[in-house]
Amino acid sequence: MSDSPDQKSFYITTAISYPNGDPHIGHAYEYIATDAMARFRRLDGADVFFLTGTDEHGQKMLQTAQKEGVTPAELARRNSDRFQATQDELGISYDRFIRTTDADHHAAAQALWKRMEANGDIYLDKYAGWYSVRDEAYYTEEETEERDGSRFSIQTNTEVTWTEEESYFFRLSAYQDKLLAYYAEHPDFGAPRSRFNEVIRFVEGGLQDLSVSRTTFDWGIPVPGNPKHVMYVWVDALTNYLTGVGFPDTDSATFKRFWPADVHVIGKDISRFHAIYWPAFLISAGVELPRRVMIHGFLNNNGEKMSKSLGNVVSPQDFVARYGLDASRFFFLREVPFGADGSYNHEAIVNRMNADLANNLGNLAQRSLSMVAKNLDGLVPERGELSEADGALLADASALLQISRDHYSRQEFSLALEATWKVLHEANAYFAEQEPWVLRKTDPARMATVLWVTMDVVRRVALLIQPVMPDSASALLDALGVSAGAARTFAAFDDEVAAGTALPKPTPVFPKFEEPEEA
RNA sequence: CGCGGGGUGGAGCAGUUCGGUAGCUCGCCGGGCUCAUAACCCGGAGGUCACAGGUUCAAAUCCUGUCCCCGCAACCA
Repeated sequence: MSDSPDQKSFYITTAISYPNGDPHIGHAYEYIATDAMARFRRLDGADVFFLTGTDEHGQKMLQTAQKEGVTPAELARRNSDRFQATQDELGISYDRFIRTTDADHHAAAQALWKRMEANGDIYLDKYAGWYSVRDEAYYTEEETEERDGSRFSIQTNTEVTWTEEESYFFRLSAYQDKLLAYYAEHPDFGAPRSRFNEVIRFVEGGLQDLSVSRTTFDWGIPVPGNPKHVMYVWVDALTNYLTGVGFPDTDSATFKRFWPADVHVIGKDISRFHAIYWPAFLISAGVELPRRVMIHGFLNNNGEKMSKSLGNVVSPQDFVARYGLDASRFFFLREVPFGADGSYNHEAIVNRMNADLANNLGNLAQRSLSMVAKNLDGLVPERGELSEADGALLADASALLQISRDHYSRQEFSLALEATWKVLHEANAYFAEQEPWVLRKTDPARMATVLWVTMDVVRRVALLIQPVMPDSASALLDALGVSAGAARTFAAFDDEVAAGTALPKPTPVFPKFEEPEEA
């Protein structure tokens, strides 16, 4: 992790989604957060590589395909396309959308496997347990019970039989100390701290070797040298982060530039895979470890867990159709402290849209810009000498860049936005106190300065919210006469818009949410 | 002794890692302004920070215990 703005490369990833269903709002949440991070670093001058995609192998995909009467490859292609389309609709600025069925990924996964094997960490043995043919799953002794001379899975009530399957194992047990040492040396490797602590405690409790191949189905990447086996889906899936930057060609320009990854953004359900298995695999393979695993929480629908059986799963499309893309993106990043579980409901969303976007920001822009339009011929005002109040407000606005950098480097989106909105509140108070509508008659030059100061605060805020609300920020910058391109990067944060620049007729950028007419 | 999350003014939340004036949004009451998207600004009421002990000059924050709520088959981030 580095807070330095001159760090030139930045590699960030989402988890790759398992496309045996449709994308829902939880997927969208992870995409949006990761996208905001990527956009922020791009605006701050970093060379960003943003990887996302789909994890298409494994038994469940196979089952779903069989149920639907299509081949797994067809299912994967179709559903993966849906995930990619969703990302496009959400404005996700990924650099590559990887699919684990991609040819280069097969090569990368097999290369990683061979490296781990060469290091002596992979061995062939038998995996034994209570297997339910019906569920196609193994259960532990405690998950089964004896009834009428047969054994059943307690959860699914299906008959299980003692089954032994040949399987390759990864010597995870050998990595306990190495992982714990690594965690100790890199206290920011896992975040938030509470979730990282869970991971550490798990490792301290001892690690067992991990079954890393299957012979019961063939929808996966063949194990090198033994095509009877396909790789366990997590070995396959995690490798995508390497594939994305050119592995196994570790001498390639992209690999040298972007690996190790700066941040893996994942959900709390898969922290174990990313914070334990993945670093162990990489140590074994002699590959550097990612710098940070950022674990986000889950979203609840009005406090209720999202589930298909409750019928409260919201699609990203529905969400965006109702509230708009930028407002949706803003809501999740502002409302939910990243890392914690969050909740959304209509009232909270409307509240954010109206209070934060329409009133605090939109109205501030509108009230200043319409005075410029009406009293200054729509030209960016000439700024006079700055008063103490001007300087104080501008200093607070100016400080927002570094504050945002600090928060973004820790994925604290809600805090970055909170700090930004605090300055907007100050700006509104400043505007009321300066009374430019009075100055219009008493001191037009001073009025021009007050309008200039206000506009400059709005400009800085608009620059900073580009990662969260790209379209709205762009509209706002248009209204402020900030030309596209370099003037919209963070390098131009302390530049000033040239006086005399002609501005378009101001129109509200953030309309209030109006309740649809009840029938 | 299964695991985890949580209990902070009317509602929803932040703050708890690294103890030190209890903060934000909405709502409510009063005032101001009229540039603006009936918006913006100022002030106010309202909280023994679940409970009980402990440590400390000082605890929402650290320690111990108790109570209560939520999630933990599958789908699923």
